[in-house]
Amino acid sequence: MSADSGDERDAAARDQDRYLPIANISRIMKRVLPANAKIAKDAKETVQECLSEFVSFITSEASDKCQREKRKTVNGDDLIWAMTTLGFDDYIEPLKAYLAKFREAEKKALAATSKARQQDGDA
Amino acid sequence: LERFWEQAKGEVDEHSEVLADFKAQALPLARIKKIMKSDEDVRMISAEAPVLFARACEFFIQELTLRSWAAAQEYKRRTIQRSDVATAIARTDVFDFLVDIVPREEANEPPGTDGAAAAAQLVGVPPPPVPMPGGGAPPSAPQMGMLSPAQQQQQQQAQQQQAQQQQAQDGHQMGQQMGLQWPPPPQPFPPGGG
DNA sequence: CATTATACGAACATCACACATTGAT
DNA sequence: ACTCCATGTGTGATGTTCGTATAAT
Repeated sequence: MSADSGDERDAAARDQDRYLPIANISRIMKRVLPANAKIAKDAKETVQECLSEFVSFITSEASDKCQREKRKTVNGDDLIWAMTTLGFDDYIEPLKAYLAKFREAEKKALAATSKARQQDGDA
Repeated sequence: LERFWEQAKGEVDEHSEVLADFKAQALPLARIKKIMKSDEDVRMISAEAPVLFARACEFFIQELTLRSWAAAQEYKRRTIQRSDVATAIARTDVFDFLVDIVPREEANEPPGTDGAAAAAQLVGVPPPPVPMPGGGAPPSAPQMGMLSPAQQQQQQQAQQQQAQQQQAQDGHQMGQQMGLQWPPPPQPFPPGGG
């Protein structure tokens, strides 16, 4: 039917601003592949585009939840809830642990800087 | 005064390193935030959201990559093509939201061959609907009904084992599961932390 | 055709400040 | 429901990192 099959993806390559760096994505991909595996450029770009769609997909669902609950800030729990709702149950467990650890580390870091400031003023 | 800073830094340093590992080999948080803000309804985003998303994106990439790799191997290719990603998306129901980006027609899957179904089962995917309208075989789709499921499984398992060994060598993050099933990394947090 | 190595420039992370948001009262 | 305080987030400027473009393998 048409001879323009394959040119449509160039449109995607225009706004690289809406995508995550393809070098990082390629690195993450290779991390789970055997050393002798190769990845075509088309495949990388496809994953790149899918990834942005994934982020938007989850974010939209999380945002809806926030609107229902009259909150204006999308937080990590909203994202986890959205991912559960949309079927990414397998991600949830590690992400919960990751989030918990992050909050803990941030709290400690904040407390540490607070102490440092106290000492700074004290000295 | 600087002594205090150095001492304080001793404490802070640990946490700083831990926090630094968050973004160490991760995706840029600023751009994740941008993409999130592309939704007009999203006004405020907590700082933890992009951090969490960065991790989730890694999982997503890894799952999509492994499933694509499985698809590529069915054709005895060592290079993942776009069609392989399309195939992985078509076979995985949680990726249905991607059909707008990668239409099912781009997936290369010979109808009438249960090799794909076998591979899907091996991957641990429940029987995907895969309506597969009369898409027709893509140009780069060679004859591939000749492989018995057993052979495919053997090859895939061999590759998986290699992959596992690679993982074990390359990094100590996740070399145990990674069978191609989708066990998210047991590593709940940055290495060295804890 | 994909990977690797290299240089440059854009983009990322960080900080400070003002004030909106959150949750308890 | 309303207010109040503390926490946390958006914005803009700045230094530094690191991803992109290019050529060679």
